[in-house]
Amino acid sequence: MVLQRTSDYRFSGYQVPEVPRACRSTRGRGPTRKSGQNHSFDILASVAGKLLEKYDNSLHSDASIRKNQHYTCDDIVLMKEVDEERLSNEKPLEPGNSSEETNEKQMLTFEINPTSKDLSPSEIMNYDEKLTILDSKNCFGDSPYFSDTIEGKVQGVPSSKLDAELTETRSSISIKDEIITGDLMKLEGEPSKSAGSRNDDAQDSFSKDFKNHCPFTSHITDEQLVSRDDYESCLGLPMGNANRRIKKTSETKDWIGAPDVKDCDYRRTDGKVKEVYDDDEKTCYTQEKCQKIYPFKKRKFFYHDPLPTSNRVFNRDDAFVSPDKRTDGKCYTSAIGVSSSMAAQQVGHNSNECNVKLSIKSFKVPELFIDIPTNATVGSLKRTVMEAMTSILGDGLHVGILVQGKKVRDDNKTLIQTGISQDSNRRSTCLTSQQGSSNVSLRPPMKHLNGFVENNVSAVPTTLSTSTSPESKALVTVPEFGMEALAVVPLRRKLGHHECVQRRIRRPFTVSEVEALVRAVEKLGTGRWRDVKFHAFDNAKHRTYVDLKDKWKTLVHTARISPQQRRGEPVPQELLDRVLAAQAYWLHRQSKHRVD
DNA sequence: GTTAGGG
DNA sequence: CCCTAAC
Repeated sequence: MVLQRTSDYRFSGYQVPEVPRACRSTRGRGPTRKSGQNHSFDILASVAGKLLEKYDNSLHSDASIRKNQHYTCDDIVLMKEVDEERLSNEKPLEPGNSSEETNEKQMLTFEINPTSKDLSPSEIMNYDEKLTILDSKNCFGDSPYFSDTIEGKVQGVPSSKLDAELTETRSSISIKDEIITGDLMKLEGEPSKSAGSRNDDAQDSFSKDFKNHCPFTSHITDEQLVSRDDYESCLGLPMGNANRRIKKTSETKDWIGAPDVKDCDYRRTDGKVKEVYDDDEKTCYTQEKCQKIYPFKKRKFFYHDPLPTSNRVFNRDDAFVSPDKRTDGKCYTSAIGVSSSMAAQQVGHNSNECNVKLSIKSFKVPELFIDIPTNATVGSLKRTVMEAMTSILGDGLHVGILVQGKKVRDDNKTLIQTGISQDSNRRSTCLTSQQGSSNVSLRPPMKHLNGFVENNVSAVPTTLSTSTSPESKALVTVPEFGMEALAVVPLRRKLGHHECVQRRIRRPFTVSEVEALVRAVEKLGTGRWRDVKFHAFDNAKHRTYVDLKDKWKTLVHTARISPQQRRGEPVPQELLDRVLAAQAYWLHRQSKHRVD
């Protein structure tokens, strides 16, 4: 069979396999598909084996792991600690920057454990609950420097570098125990909650049918498709039922990064995993996507239409850690001041409202202050915090509120009712009201409103401090936000950066990824990007189905132009031929179905 | 939330 | 990659 690199490939001798209508998508503008459809996992499974090989053979070289600073599920346990010094001094991460470094300290050993046990990610990881403590000495004030707290380091960083600093902001995660045993990923043959539901015998048979009938793909074996020893590619593909034993070889330290734990089903098996601060035995489960942390993704702010309130409240009653619990005795701050220019942006002042000012202090949220009326509800507070955090960390966050260790379950209660903004007569300072509104007296500094912002990595303990102590100068300088109850003002806006949304890092598809994409499209068609995503890139959080669709588009284009016109990493002609074949095939099918 | 398609 | 209309 001669491949024709044209789009009007004729399918003579090409027996079009019948696609069960049940396999058609019901979403979007594409063809419809009944719910409950399942897909096969053969692609995933085959790659999983290779991934295991990869790990077996090269885990002791972490260069690949740090490639593009992309962390996934496995990185949770594979990732090394980043030493504090490097973190503090490191320049803002750039694609590929410092990715080639190897650090002896960061080495983790990795073994295959023949016994299958599950371990929850949150149990493997011990979320670092070291909260940063407001430190008056480091609270901006007139200083042109923002106090930059990263993993226990207080670094003076020129405010002009704020943007860059954002990219360094991390939540911290620690692995406490020496040995963690359990499944890293659970996959093949066992439909996961996200992808597994799409498994479908009919689709499988169709897939085989397609392979059998498609002259361009029938000779392609799974092995070939996964033969690339490319970590990036592997990231996107679930692994088999490998059970591994991870042993940290270095002393437990905090490390930062953005491990991706979604879909990793871990269970505690031996009780060896302990909380870093061991404040309680409760676990905060995680979800969502690693890229929420890195590459740092900033989203637009939503000044209306708040995100749905999460009903989840995480059971961590002792999130706040006083300064003396810090291992080095230093004080830290992560509450970031608001420049005076910010005041100019404040609008709409309602003298009838008492506001309580909140800032997140457990980790650096440089441009975030929250101003919310005391008669606002807990739910609105959660939404506000979540929106704010979402704008910085990306979505997938969840916010819970604790007041003095007690969970606030009723989202309908007001802040006053929950005690968040009471104690007006303590030594608190009147922070608000520069325009004569009722001075809001807030609680003493140590009476914190603790909250959590959960992302995929960990339930990052977040202290929403209503502190009005002298240390909280930064807060004091925050003018009233007026009646925009849910106003969250990003500092960046006031710094003249009108571009609040940072473009994602460009991550060219590797050949391996292209292979996986081609294979998935051959199997599923060109109008089912969500399914393609689930099948071939389920764990590649940085590849959305839109990305895959776009990549397919460019692949088709690339295949149609002359090799001389092509740029970037060359895609094997064989793959491009398959692209054209599959594209033509599926277009042909679609048009045929339209006629039918 | 997905898909399709322009930018 | 981004954006967004259309679904």
